[in-house]
Amino acid sequence: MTGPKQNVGRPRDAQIDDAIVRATRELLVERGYAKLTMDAVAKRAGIGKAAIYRRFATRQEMIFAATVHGMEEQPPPDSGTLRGDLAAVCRTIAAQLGAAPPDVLHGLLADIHADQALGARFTGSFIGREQYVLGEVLDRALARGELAAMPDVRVVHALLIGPVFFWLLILIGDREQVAALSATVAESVADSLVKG
Amino acid sequence: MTGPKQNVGRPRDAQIDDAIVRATRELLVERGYAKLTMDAVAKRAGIGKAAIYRRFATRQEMIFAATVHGMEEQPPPDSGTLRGDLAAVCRTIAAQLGAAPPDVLHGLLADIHADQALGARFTGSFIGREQYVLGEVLDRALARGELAAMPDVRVVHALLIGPVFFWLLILIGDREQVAALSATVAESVADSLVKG
DNA sequence: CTAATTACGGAACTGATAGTTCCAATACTG
DNA sequence: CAGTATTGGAACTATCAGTTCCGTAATTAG
Repeated sequence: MTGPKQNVGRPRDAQIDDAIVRATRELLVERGYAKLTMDAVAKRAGIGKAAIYRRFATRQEMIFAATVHGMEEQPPPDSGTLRGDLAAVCRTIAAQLGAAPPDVLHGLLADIHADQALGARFTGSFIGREQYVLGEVLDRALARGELAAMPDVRVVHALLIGPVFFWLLILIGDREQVAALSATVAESVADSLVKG
Repeated sequence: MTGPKQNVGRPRDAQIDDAIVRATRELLVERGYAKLTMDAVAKRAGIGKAAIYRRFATRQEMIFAATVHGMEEQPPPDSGTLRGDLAAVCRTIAAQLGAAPPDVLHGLLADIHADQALGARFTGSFIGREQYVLGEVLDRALARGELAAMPDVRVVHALLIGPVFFWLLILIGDREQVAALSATVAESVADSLVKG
């Protein structure tokens, strides 16, 4: 980020940052990912396009910031069982995923994986955070004696979140059923892990 | 498809159909989904752009045809157990998914879900086929007496394929580990289903 | 054989849109 | 005040999907 010198010149208007994020989110829902144009965001936000490009290098960066930003997932409160903790994590992530229309999620993922650097940032921040949370949950289970050894967190991640992800993004299944699916998955994964 | 009258005029050159598909697949691997241009496909195939648009209405249709086409998945040979059959289905689909670079899969999915009609065709042909195959496998298990009742095929689909999908597309995990993951998932799902 | 019809490569064209550049005005630091 | 970075707005460039037109070639109907 070779930006301008700090503390010199006119400061950026923080309201504009907000307006860009809000306009982007609104238009993503209203028009869909593919039909979101930079001109439309600028117009909706009541600003010039230059103000956007002073903050984000590309359209992809802008959308990334407007959607994935501020997702600081926390480990769930200790439910007393691995199954309960896994279900809580699963529900939280399912709710986040379910909040956006499928076409937005697919568009975002496509843009993220079309760019090496953006992909690395996504993996490091979002995916890494989820795996940290899962690691905490698994540590608790180890401390309780539910587990004999620490499993591969990435595998647990895939087993737990994969089905929900697939349900929401590929099967486009009922959103109401996601809670039930989360419970089913958590039970299945917990059984599988405890068994060995 | 209100095409031209059949049996009149110069027939289409079947070699061109091939050349388009081949050029598209090559360029997807070489340049990635986002950087695939119609001009590049035409040039690589040694044809004019008009010949492409006489066959496909849009870039999305062309890529869809060049990638998803001819995926006539068959039910696996009866392995004697639900677990074995599920593992076979899972391995087959994992191999298909793993054959394309992640950015191509994400780009394709984004385009598919950006268009209502294309999404319906994808669900009907590809997803529907996978669920038909799973239905056969579950029928066998019912006939064997492994299962007491027919489960929701869509849920089984999500539980089985979701983790592999997530592993390959989101976690970008090792491709060698996919076989092991398939076995783990199949076992976990089979246990879960047999249990009730 | 002739007429009608469609396909062919190639090139020119249109329209949409990401990203850039310039402007005059404004807000901040020192 | 001098210097710098901001603002909205508008004009601009470059890329690319999709269209149109050309002269030519291949096929069927009569």
